[in-house]
Amino acid sequence: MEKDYQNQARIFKAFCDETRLRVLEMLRDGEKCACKLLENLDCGQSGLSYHMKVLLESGIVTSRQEGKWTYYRICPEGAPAAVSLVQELTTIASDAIQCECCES
Amino acid sequence: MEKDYQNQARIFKAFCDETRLRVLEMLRDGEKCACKLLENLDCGQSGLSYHMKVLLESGIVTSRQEGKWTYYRICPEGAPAAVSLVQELTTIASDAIQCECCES
DNA sequence: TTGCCAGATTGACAAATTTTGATATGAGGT
DNA sequence: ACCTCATATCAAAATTTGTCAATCTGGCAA
Repeated sequence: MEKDYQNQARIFKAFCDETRLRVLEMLRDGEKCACKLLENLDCGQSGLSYHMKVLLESGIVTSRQEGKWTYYRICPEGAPAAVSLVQELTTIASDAIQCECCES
Repeated sequence: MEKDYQNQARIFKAFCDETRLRVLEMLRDGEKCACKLLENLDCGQSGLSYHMKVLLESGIVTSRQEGKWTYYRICPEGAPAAVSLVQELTTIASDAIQCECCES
């Protein structure tokens, strides 16, 4: 079973850009449509669209169409999954041992 | 109080690259020296050095010198801090409301 | 159908990140 | 002091990301 590093990396890309962090901050207050997000950001329409795509691909955010509007919100499944993943990635194994490769 | 988005982003850069994810995976099993890490990676010595710097700057990893060797391990303070941060960044506010900007 | 509006997509460019190879630094050992 | 080994640093090239402007698409209403 090969680990899918690219896939894990994709999740965290969500948090690696100022615009996306600002979007997440806004979405914490509830679902927002693209135009509302755009109002409070310093980027163009296509720029927002690009960042929302990255957020969707990370699984941290989901979207929903309503007529010609798109509403975004923090994904109730993806977000906790990301939390567990960082936890997993940074938890030291209980049977962790010292590196013994460079004895003098 | 301006949010330090760049600082938050720097933390998650640690998880956005395959080589760094591999390193973290190895460090979960305990402290390792650079040469040991290098053995199991597909990158050059200077490349590893670069990635370790990114990991150190994220606060997820710390290092220690011993003679001419450098030992790396998951940082017992930084790692849980990252977990809390993702949690914080993705938790929907209790008083979250629907976006009311696009009523038809 | 036509026209308009919200967003998505595309392509060109700029900026940031990653890789690579060469060189520098600094700890030991002789 | 000199040599060697482990790792860091630097600079150039390669790759990836992000931005911007223009264009496309799909929903709605007239």
